[in-house]
Amino acid sequence: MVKARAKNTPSRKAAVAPVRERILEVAERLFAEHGMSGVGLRAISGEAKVNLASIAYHFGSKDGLLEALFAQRAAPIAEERLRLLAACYEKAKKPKLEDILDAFLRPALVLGVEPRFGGPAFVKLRARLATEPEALSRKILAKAFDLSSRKFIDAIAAALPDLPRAEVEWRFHFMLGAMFYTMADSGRIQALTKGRVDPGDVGRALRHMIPFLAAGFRSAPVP
Amino acid sequence: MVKARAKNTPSRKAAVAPVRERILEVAERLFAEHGMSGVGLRAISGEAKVNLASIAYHFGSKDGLLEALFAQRAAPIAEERLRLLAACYEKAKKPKLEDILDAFLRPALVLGVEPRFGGPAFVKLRARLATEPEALSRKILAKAFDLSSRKFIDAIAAALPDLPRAEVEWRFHFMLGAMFYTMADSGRIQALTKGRVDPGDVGRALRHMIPFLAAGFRSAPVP
DNA sequence: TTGCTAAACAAACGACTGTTTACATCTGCG
DNA sequence: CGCAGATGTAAACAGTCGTTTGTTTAGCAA
Repeated sequence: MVKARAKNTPSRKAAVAPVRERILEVAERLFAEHGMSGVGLRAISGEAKVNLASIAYHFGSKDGLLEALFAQRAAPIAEERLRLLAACYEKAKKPKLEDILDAFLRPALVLGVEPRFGGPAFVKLRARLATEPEALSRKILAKAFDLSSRKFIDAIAAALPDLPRAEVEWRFHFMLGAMFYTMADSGRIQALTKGRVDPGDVGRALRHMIPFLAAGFRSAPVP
Repeated sequence: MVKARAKNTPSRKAAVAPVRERILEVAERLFAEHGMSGVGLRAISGEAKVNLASIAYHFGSKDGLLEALFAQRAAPIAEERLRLLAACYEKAKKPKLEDILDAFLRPALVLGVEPRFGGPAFVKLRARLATEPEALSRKILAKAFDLSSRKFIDAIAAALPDLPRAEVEWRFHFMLGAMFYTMADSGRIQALTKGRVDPGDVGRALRHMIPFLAAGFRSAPVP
């Protein structure tokens, strides 16, 4: 069982080494649950059954681990978003607002239940980082999602030609809030409703979220 | 200079001791900026110019410090909310939805700029805790805001008699998201709009937020 | 004055932090 | 084979963590 039949690019750490993946997987979950500073490297190395020094070896530092995590997980989301947005414009010259919002929100939410995008913990981690003022978090999120966010602001503005740009941007901000809070799945609304409302049910969440946001977007701008 | 002319209730820590306040003030700011686990008690005691052991003496533990912080800061918000809601019902038998939303959102946002409610850092701290899955955070938030939240869900449902209860609850959840994200002031929307949109401007934020949410609340329920 | 107690203090507790070092092991290529 | 480079590992690094300890100060009551 010669499993080490890997690494065809001798340059640097291009191997499929399961160690890397195992670290990323565990780190994703623990970071999401306890926050960056709430988890020690020993907890990660322990649970991933990996030597402590391996983390520094593969990722350089704890921050490097977070950056690598995002570099791997975030790109597919941003790409899927742009792909779905392009699909909107293929189907109609002026896509419906609801379809644009769907293209933006769906990739962010469904990857929690579609394992092909990675562990379901990433969506929580992202929501968590979104409310952190730490410089590193902001830099990472900006790098991963600025481009797709800008394109969607443009697309929404084009779908609502009578709405001032600033109004579109404010409402985009509110949409981000609703999205992140749904992603965070804080348990708050479950507690308030005895479990009747569950943000973890992403299909249902999207079905309620998109009409709600679309109505908000379409309302008259503030004077 | 006998400044220690305090403490008339010999029971327990009823003195006005500025130490307690200084600790709370600093902890509020540092917790908001770096998160619970991102700040050490030494950083707090150092910046508050207080002995390290004083924190344990006054608050029992680090968790106790957070609980004390919320016990002091959160109550005024919840009370102000209910006060404003009651004022709505005094002015009109069936208050406008916008007024209800204003009564809910305004106390949460303005206390960042009205020092009578405490330091402006508390609003960020609250937003941060809202996305944390830690059991302690959830317990603290629930204890502080469950009652007022339920009352507002009822009030919104009464203002929108045609909307199914579950739909109201979903939309309340989305409102919480928009509110918390505005409170967190993550800098994301500023970066995306070159500073044109600034959630830190709470007056403007409310002016854009309430019509947006009201339109969402009033839209037809999902089939 | 003598107790009593809240408050403040320095110092230390053991455990844990991220990172680095030095050394072992394994791999594929010349 | 032999050696270079990638990978894995144990141990130690210098700090920081939250908490506890024992002691001292200060003000009030009897």
